[in-house]
Amino acid sequence: MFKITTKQIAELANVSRSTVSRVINNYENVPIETKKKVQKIIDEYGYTPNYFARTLAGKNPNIIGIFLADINTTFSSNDWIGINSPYNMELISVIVNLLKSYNHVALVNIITDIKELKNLEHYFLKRIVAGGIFAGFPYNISELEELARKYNIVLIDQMISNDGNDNLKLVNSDNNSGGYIATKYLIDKGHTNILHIAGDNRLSSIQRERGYKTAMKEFNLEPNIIYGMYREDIAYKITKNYVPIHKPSAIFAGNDIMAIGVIKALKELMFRIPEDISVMGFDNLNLTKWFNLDITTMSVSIKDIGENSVKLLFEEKDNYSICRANLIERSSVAEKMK
Amino acid sequence: MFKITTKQIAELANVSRSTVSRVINNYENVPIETKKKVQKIIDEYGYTPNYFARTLAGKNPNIIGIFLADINTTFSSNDWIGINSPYNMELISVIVNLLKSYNHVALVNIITDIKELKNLEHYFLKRIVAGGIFAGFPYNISELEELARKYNIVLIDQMISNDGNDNLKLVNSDNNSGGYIATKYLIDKGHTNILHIAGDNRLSSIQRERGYKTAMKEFNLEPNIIYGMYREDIAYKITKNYVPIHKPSAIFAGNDIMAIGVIKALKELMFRIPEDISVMGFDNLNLTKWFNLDITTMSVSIKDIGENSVKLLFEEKDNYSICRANLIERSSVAEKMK
DNA sequence: CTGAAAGCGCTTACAG
DNA sequence: CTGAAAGCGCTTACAG
Repeated sequence: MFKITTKQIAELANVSRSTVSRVINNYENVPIETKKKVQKIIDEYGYTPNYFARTLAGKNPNIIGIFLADINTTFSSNDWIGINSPYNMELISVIVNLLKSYNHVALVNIITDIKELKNLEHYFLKRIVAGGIFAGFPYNISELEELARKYNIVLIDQMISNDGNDNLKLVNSDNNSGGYIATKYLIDKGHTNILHIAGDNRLSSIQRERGYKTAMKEFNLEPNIIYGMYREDIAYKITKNYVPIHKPSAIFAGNDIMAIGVIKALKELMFRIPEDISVMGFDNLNLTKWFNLDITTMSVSIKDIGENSVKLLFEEKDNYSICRANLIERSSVAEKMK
Repeated sequence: MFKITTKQIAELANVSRSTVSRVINNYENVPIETKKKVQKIIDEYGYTPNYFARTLAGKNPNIIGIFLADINTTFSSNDWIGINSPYNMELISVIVNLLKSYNHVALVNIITDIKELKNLEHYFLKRIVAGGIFAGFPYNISELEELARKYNIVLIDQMISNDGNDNLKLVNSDNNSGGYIATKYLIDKGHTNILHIAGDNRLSSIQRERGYKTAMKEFNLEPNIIYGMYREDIAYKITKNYVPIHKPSAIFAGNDIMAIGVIKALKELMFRIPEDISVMGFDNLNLTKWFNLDITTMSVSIKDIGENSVKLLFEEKDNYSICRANLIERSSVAEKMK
């Protein structure tokens, strides 16, 4: 393998560089004979076109930017794992692999300060990337929204009202219906006194909470909500304080990490799960199984999110996609005892 | 922000494009006056050079390729998290952030089949990337070694004997001394009957095992090794079967995931940790703390690995770096009772 | 110190 | 169907 250009391929094949280019780009108007002859030389020498030259000459770049926020807006604790969550890695992995089938590669950027957004425009303006996928950003960032309206950008879990007549591309998790399904499931099992330990002011949390409220209201049950900040230790404390007094028969934790704290506390309080009290999580963290914590939970497939993002990037027809959360029935929820 | 080129900057500043280029690239031979004048226009219009043009014209690309293997060589189980481990995300995060300070960005590739390595050369040959970092690959892949000898590539945890006179760039974890330190620590606590649950045939495992053996030998203790395949469930079974019969006073698990299985089994066997039996892990997984598992363990800082990789990529002087594992004292190890 | 010109390796109207 | 030529937006010897 060495450096070889269209010029040399052209000479070897006795055609012009134009024709070589046509073969490379699979244009219609070149006879099968010529095509074969040129392709043979290309294969023989293992020629691949120079990426920078073809992009400069006007071809679309085959790079997609993945922009992940690592901005600690909500927490200040040591529990903040931010960017290092397995979630992000799975997302990258899904996207990168899918991009392969579109002959694209991924440029990964990690944004630690919202101000950096201003310097990102050149990636799109100068066509360094053909498109972008943004994930993990706080809400109501006008710079982000502006960028997304101008270029080929997909926003993941960035709930902007999409009125349909703009070209914003959005991929969202359906946390709302997820919260509803989780709560309804508990109600169907006969539970009426259900505590919801919600997360914080992030939209995912607000929506899960809304789903909970909708379901409770539907069945004329009184909602009880306490905020656990998506933290294991806070959920633990809440459980310790709340449960002995109010005796709920089920707890719906806003995420699995809090469910872990809930379970820890319940065990210390000598409650059996699910016989004495049912626990519902959200997220389907795969690490819970390592600990024999068979938590019934809600799962939004990251694969779905990644796949929908890539599709939206390349396909014109849609510009919005919502990924439903599915109930994962395990053994932390049971029928309420009479 | 709109499309603007050197040509227009040149006109606006009343100089030639050559001079504009000299200012952009911070060349010496341009008087401060001219420099200021040109820079002002550049700032005013928010001009940034076209990346493809400057690379095509001979400038080094400012992209570094990160190539992560997602090749399931050892396992076939559902426990295989492969690429999705938090380890990889932390590595990417460290590298990307460090790259920023060198004005470089990261192109992330995930290799699912070793054959793909053959098609990777064009990244380097065509200078799409200025260098590469490879992690997670199996050993003795000749294609990888060949590539690494030809281009600016850093291999992470890819133990090739580096005889010093070639230009292979290697960053390794010191699993050997890590295994030794862990074992020595147990011995210093008075333990003599120490079981080592090793991983598999990966080098990290072999080296941790070697460190264990060295320490045991040094103190004339008999080594006992069983292979747990780095899996939680297997370590669990081993503990269940082995401990009641052979009554070790300490178990050194080859990684934290196995230590979790060990602890689960010990609890079921009604052993107290660390009063009855001490448990030592390896890796310092941050998730263990969520479960009140205060495992004493060994930690190789991923930050070190990432930082050393980036340094090796950009600096000429060194071509080898080894990252030591540090003892993280927590509460799963105690003095042996007399 | 500075500009005109060549060149990097492609693609694509244009003309035939 | 195919080639000559212009152009993408830079950088860099070269000459002055």
